[in-house]
Amino acid sequence: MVTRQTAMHPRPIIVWFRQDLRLADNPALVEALKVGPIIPLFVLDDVTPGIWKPGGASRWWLHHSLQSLAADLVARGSKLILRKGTAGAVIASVAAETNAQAVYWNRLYEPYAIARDAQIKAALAANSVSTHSFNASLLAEPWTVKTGSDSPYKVFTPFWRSLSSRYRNEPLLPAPRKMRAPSAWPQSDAIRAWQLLPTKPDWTKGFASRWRPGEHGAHQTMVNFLDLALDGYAANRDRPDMAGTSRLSPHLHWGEIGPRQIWHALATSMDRNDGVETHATKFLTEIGWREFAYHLLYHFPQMTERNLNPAFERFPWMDSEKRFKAWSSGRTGYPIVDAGMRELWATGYMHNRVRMITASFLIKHLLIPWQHGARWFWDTLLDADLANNSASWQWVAGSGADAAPFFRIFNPMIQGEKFDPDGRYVRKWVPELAGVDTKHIHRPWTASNFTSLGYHSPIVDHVHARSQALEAFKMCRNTASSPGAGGPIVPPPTFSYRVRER
DNA sequence: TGAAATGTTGGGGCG
DNA sequence: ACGCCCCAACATTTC
Repeated sequence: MVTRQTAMHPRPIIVWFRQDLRLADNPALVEALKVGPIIPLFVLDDVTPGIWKPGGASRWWLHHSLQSLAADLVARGSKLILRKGTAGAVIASVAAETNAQAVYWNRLYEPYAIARDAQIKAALAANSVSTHSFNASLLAEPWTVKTGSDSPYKVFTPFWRSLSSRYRNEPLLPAPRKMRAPSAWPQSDAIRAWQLLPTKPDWTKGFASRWRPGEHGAHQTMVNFLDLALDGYAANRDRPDMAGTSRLSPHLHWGEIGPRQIWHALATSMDRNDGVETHATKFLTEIGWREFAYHLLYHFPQMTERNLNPAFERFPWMDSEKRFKAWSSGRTGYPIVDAGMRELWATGYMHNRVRMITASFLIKHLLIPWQHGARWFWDTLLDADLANNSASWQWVAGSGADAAPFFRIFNPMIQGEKFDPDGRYVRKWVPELAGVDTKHIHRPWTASNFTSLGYHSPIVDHVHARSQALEAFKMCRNTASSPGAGGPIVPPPTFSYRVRER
């Protein structure tokens, strides 16, 4: 389709929003606005082959985040166009409908997205529509961080040393105040029609009071963290009974705030406040782990399904639906594990320390493949993020890059006593145990009134499970390994995970 | 960003 | 005063 281009009707530019649902420090948006009127577009793509479509909890977040972004665009004289379908087909269609001259976007790093976007770029080029992509979600592009021997880092510390010493904290891009609108808007879906919110049952009732999706919520969360929790972060971050973490993860996943903005905020905080360096540095290290996860996923795209260490492809897993259900529904009989799984279900979130404990329990006490846990988290976490989720599960399993060794098996009683010393976290999420005294709270079966509590006995014995896991580990270690080399794909579970429809 | 088993050390009670 | 035992506290090693 060719239309005459005039000063009155310049050809618009499509700004394709994906996981960059913000106006501030958004390079694709800013660059597009320099060239012409823009058509902000979001595509709900559940159908491109290989796609990890947003899980149940993530869709709740997306619904609200899109509403927030749409309102912010309207306030600036623009509008958010919503379309559903295969992204390639939708983009081509909107470009044709609007006679767009170009499509601008910020890059994604998931393997399916990289492949899809490359195809879209080629298809648009064939129709004389140019494409321009930018970095909005990483401190450094994964292909720019290399070891001295020009290979990707496989160990976190040298990776982070290299990246952070090179990173320059440059000025951020301000949010545009006004946005040029096209002469006509293309059709848009109503967000309600996408049915991103669950109805029967609505299991998100506990979400809205705890979360505020959208760019404003992200900014407020950042400010709250700097004001209330940064001082003390290094120690308090490990305490699920305290508000010691940033809770920025879902905002980061959807790009309502980016790591450059976080770096900038912490650098400013360090300039203004004495004594926060160690805490700020510690927090930035966590941003570094996110960066490392993206780096790994880019260089080892198979890691969402396959063990990075191929020795684990021979691990003798036990595929027990009954045990998986006990874990996922918070009925293992180990208080800290059950508290975490119930917090996840009720709020769409789980404290990081408890994620490690629950993941270790699924993998090492129950011997269920980490991929199954990763799928559950993908569906239930508001901050579900393919890179972080895959890298973190492999880290706990011991199959990943720079991972915890498999024999590092968390003892759920000791972890509870160390990090929830008063049992406040457990009592909050496992009300059956509210009346148990602190001495017995993490091993309730030792309490004299245990049988009257209505709380189940442990589904596995810790000592036995531990030695069994170590036995199983012996069966697969010492295999010659190069990351990503051959071996069978872990078989799919023999049972399904229709999590949100119990 | 473990836990458990095993080894070492040193203070105190006691014959 | 001394050796012996106990054991807590810490250190090392093993999984």
